Amino acid sequence: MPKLTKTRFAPSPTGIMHIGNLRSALYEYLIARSEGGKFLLRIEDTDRERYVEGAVSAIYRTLETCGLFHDEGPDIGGPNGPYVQSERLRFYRQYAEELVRSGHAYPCFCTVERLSGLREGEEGEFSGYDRRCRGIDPAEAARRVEAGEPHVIRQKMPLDGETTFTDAVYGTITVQNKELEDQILLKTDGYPTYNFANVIDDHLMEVTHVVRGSEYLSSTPKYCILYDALGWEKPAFVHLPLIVGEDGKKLSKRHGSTSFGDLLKDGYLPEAIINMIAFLGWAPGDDTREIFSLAELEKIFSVKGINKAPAVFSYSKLDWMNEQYIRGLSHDVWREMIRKIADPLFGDRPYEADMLARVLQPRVTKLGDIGEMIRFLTERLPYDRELFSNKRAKLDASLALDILRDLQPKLESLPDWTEESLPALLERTCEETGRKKGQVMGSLRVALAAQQVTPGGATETAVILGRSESLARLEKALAFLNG
RNA sequence: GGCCCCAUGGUCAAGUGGUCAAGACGCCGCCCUCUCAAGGCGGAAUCAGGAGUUCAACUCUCCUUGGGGUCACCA
Repeated sequence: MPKLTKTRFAPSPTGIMHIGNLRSALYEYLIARSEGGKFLLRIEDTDRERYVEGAVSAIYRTLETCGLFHDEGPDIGGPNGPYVQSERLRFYRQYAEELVRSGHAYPCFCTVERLSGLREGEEGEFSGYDRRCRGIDPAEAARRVEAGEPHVIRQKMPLDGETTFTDAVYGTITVQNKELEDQILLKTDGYPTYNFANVIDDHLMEVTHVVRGSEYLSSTPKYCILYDALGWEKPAFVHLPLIVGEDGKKLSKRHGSTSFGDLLKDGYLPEAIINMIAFLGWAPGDDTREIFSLAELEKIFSVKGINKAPAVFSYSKLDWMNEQYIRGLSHDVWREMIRKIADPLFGDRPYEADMLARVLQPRVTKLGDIGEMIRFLTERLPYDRELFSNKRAKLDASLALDILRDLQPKLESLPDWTEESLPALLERTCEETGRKKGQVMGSLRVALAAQQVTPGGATETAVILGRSESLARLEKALAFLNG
């Protein structure tokens, strides 16, 4: 009777969603889905000082954009709510009191001033709280608490022995109990610390797999002791390798440029971002493919494929992934994306969106690049004689002038301006004049674009611009070359 | 610094005692080609070092080195 797998994403609303957060959410989601289990969302808002307005809605928005739908959460409810920690204070207080009663925790009356002094005093040697209040007689402590003296509740760690737990990724880990600090469970303001709220909620919400970044690996023994003190069964621990930046340092909110929102703004598709981070620290093993939809990942994901070493986030790989997704878009969807970006740039001037989309699809890396890529279409750039020279085609400005002079009347009298008629005319011209395609097509392309490198060729450019703008540009090019 | 974790090309990685050590990104070259892409083909590039164990180590053990994480009334 294996228990139904249940994972949770438990972000704190203290800032933007960065890649590390999203990766945790993704793996938590995938572990649940791959085992037919549940995925829940819990908001950990126990830090009232770092709370950021709007952070919660950003969390919802991000999960939805990525398709990581949860089965339980503050917005949709569930059997083990509430799903916001600030609404669960009574639970934390209840269990904290129980722990004090059973001798696994104690009130501490030390001031923050004393604690910071403690930290400065014993450099390196003794780390953490010196356990001064641990020795206070319980009855005496209870009296002081009763009298309203400010205090926190601390966990009473075993002074000797060792604690061992098994992580699904990192294996068996053992630490000496004397290394463990008497950590704070309940703060002076009555709010729990993450360390405490997590254990309580994961148990109460029946979370079976605690999935989180490996930065929590070293505090996991403390949680284990807490589970034991409460007499609760421990969940499976799945610690994820960190995602680090090019500098090898943990990717954090401070890195700034690595938030999900920023990547979207740059023009990366959510699907590509998801695919990318799925492969940071995980690989399918038996499949060399790397492009997987979320639905496919749900089927093949396995904790067995999770690596231990930190993974460097590579933008060039993300670029490639994004290109793959863009190329895989249906023409209609892609054309509408292009429209949204190009319409405002072209303004009143007409353009052939269909052709523009076709030309751009194999060339765009990220949506944010498009504006610059099509600037030569949305505005007329100045000419330069050098633009017309091409060594390979044996083309130079004066030859281009001859070619364009010959082409102008032919183009003007072309009955229709299409992707069939234009190349037909140009090829005919090549045959008649004995000139190479590179010379004829190249000349026209540069005349229309006023730019040496363009996405698409002469006919594509002409079609996108339309007859009137194309002929106007040709006129300008001739005037320039003549002058 | 104490404690914990990690270590295959520049990056992501497959591998689990016997392989010519997959694949992908990036890079280089060739083909295609009106430019640039896309596409096709090919190439360079990796088991951090040292001791063991073994007939045999990328695979197991230990040490060294390197990297990371953590030591808050933050999560």
